[in-house]
Amino acid sequence: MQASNQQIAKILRDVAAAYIIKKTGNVFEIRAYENAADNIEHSTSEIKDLWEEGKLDEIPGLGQKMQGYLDELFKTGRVKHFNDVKKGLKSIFFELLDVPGVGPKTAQKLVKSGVISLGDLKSKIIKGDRMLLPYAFAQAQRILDYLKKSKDVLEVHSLGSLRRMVATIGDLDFSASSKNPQKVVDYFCQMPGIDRIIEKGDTRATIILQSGLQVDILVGQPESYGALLQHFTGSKAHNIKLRTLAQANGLTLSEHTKTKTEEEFYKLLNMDIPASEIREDTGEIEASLNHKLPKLVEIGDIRGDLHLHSNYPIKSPSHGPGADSIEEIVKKAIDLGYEYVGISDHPPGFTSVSKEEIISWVQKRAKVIQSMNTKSIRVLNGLEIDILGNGDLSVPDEALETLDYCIAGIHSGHRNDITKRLMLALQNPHVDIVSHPTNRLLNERDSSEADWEEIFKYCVKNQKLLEINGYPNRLDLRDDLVRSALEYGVKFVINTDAHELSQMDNMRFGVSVARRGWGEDKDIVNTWDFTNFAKWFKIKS
DNA sequence: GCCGTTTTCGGCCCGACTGTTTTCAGTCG
Repeated sequence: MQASNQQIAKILRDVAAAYIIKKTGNVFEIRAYENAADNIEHSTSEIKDLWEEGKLDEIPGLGQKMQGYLDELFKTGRVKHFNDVKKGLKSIFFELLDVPGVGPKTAQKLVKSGVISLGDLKSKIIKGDRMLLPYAFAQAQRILDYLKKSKDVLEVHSLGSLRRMVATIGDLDFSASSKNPQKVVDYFCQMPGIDRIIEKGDTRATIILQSGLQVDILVGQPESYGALLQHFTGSKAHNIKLRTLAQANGLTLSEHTKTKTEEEFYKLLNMDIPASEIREDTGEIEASLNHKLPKLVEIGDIRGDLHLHSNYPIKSPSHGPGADSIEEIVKKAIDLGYEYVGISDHPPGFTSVSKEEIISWVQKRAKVIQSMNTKSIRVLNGLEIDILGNGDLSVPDEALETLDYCIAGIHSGHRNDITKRLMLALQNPHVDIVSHPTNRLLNERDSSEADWEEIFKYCVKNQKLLEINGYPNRLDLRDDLVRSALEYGVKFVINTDAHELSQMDNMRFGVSVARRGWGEDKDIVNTWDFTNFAKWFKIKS
């Protein structure tokens, strides 16, 4: 059977809800189902794939019994035990659980009263795409600007998944420090553009903007603002682990714990403070306790951008060219403080342009790029070429060997033979980098499936790089795959894939992906000074 | 039902807001 993580999570939550209504099973057993559902929903691997590979153990909260149920589910499409537990409950009961604010008890009450029709139910379920990270940033900035204008606000921050720099954001979370929390909540609820107020209390509120965006605020006193920041940054799993740990040490931690800073909060547990990007309960708590946190790469470490598209003239471009000239791109790179910058246009389409024409186009363009070099920046000659359906490249070797570096990427046939094609492309000695390796487009196209382990091993052995692409709807290689790749020793380059000058500022989002993958500067070749960088690419200086 | 540096038995995160059952259960993050 086909089953997404979300569908499986829903199946487990339904069982938990049935237990609650039938008053069978204890509260902790129910919590175990909900916990398993949470972990499955947040897993970056497909549970079905893990099951096929016998790796269900990788998901926390799945014990022997739960794994047995999932085994039955995938093999037969049903689980007898689940059906027994759910027996006697109407299907509308389970649909009602998807309505915000409706849990098992309320749903059962509504079913019994018989006043609910499926029609009004569906209209209450808000289900939109999640926001891309840069869009969420821009929205958050406007709200921050508004909140800062209140004289009652001492400090204000955007938290939640935005502060953790997750690739897509569901709602926006803010914290504020104030001596008069109630006044700040009132002020927040008067923000222009509000459609409705969902919840409003002494210290917190939830609103929906006319755009449909949900915004939460949590306000606290300055003396416990550190705990508030920590609490509302999450993730939920990270917080639960911390509080469980606190409990074992005879402490009770919450957003009210008297700590002015997050450092103080973590200090209570003798922990170093983990960067917000890695607070996902994937080992950062243990690393914090053992004082072994990674020193994550920072935006200031970046010394160049290698994936940039210019408007250099081209006959029959294979893909969309950039909007700005090479000269303008170089100037922007200097403004960004880069030591080197690489122009990587798409080559002419090989189906309509002869091999000889492609070679002479590459040669002519090389001279233009060469002429851009100045004392303040090194300008490099690259291309982003296609990996074709059979694994061949769209540009002949005679042209590739004249480049400083070559990026190869799949731009068609995103479902076919990915492993084989990537491996064939990597075997070409001129190919240095695989661009946007999984080819996902957020909210549009899922990651391609491939044998990443095989690809990672090959990259390490043969000095090949994977790209972390900072384009807003790519953020590819994904953070979780970055982390696994780093365990094999893979090196990366973080690029923006900018098609216009302003997109060169997206580097910070590429860096955040690397950080979420626990990447350090040593792992990212474009944090290296030009001497070391050039050595890797065998570029003559 | 899960899990392990006090434990293979005996625990399991914490607190705010809503609505109504005026003292708390249900839901959420």
